Amino acid sequence: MLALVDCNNFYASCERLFMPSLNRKPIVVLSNNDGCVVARSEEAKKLGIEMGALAFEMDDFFKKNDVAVFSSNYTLYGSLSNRVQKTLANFKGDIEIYSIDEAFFDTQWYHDNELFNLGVSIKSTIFQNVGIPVSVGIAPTKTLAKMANRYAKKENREIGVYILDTAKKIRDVLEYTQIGDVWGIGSAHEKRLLEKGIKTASDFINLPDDWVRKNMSVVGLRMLQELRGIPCIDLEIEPPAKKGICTARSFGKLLSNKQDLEEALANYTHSCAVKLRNQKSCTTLITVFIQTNSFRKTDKQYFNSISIPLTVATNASNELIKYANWGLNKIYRSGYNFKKVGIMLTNIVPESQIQAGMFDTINRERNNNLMKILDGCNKTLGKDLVRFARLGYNNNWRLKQQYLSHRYTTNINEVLTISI
DNA sequence: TCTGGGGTCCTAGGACCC
DNA sequence: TCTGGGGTCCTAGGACCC
Repeated sequence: MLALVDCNNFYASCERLFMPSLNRKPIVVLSNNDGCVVARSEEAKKLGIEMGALAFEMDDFFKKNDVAVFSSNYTLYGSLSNRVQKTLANFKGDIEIYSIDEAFFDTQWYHDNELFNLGVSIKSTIFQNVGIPVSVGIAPTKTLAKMANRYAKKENREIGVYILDTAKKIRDVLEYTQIGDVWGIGSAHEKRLLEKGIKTASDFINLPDDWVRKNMSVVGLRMLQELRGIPCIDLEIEPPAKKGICTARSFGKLLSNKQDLEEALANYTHSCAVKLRNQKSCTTLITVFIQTNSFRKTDKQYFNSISIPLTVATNASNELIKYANWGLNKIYRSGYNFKKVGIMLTNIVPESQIQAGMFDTINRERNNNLMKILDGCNKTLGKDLVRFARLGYNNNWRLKQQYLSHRYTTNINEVLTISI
């Protein structure tokens, strides 16, 4: 059996943790640039606030209903996510970190009659140690564990643990779950299945295999098997190295000045390079792209991208920034209001397998040592202490984060203060 | 009129996830 | 004024090979 441990309204719960006055109050967390709603507390959901609702349209509603509004604070959420994972890791059994707020857990070390207590214990230990509420779903496959978890959240909230350990319980939950709420069914498949009269997961598992294969590919077929209780998706204990790394952000305001774009791109490139070095990989293909705001119909529109193949794979920030900047200069045009710049690193290879270039003029050993020292300093002395000049200080491209909370757990200047 | 057959590799696009 | 960001997997179709 597999357990899915999922944090309840994770971002909202993180914000609430350091502001207990917000207990039982509606909370929303906004996307980058405070654009739209990406997370809601239960109270906010009850007020009818939709996922993706535009923040500027909701302003009055938020004020009227005393809704606490936050900008996304990924430093805080990432840090609390780590604490949740560490607490879960203290239980005996393999873990797959599935996302910032979810993990699968292999329960093979526990007897069937211990599973309920296990679920309750996971839930209460995480709450005790970290303060984040979670729900636990336990079932024979990942897809069913997802479903069990959802059921625990919706229908069994007080306990927050649900186990699909009998054929009858599985049947009932399959009937309970609308087809669009099945893990792996997105809007496109939902539409097609509804047209065919398939309303619930229970309807779905009775479809013929070849129809599913034909219309939903092997992905659909796997889903079908998983829902029938046959595991097809393995637990991934070691996260595989990423095949592509991308950083792209909309700016806090529109920019037309090339220097601003260059500074933003240098920062995104450096951030990609750090991720690359963390997973001990190098890239051989850089793609840089820029775009205007396509929502502004009155603006002149421009989108362009350029791919730059490298003869020798690298993960050095300074080198990548140089190439990226060259690419940006190729595709930049003056006279446009730019909304976003981004960089993608693909054709990723392990650090240990790079091929030397015959005409390579870069002193790679020296550069690698420089990166090691830079990463080491930034890790021990705080993020971004040692910087490249190119990363700049103009910051015109920075995100709009009007409602940002403190980085309570990672920055000594922002820890919670209590007056007694 | 009629245009082989069987592979591989790459890319773009679509589907999905949180 | 305002519309998120970062990933994965699969398939079809074109290019290219002998």
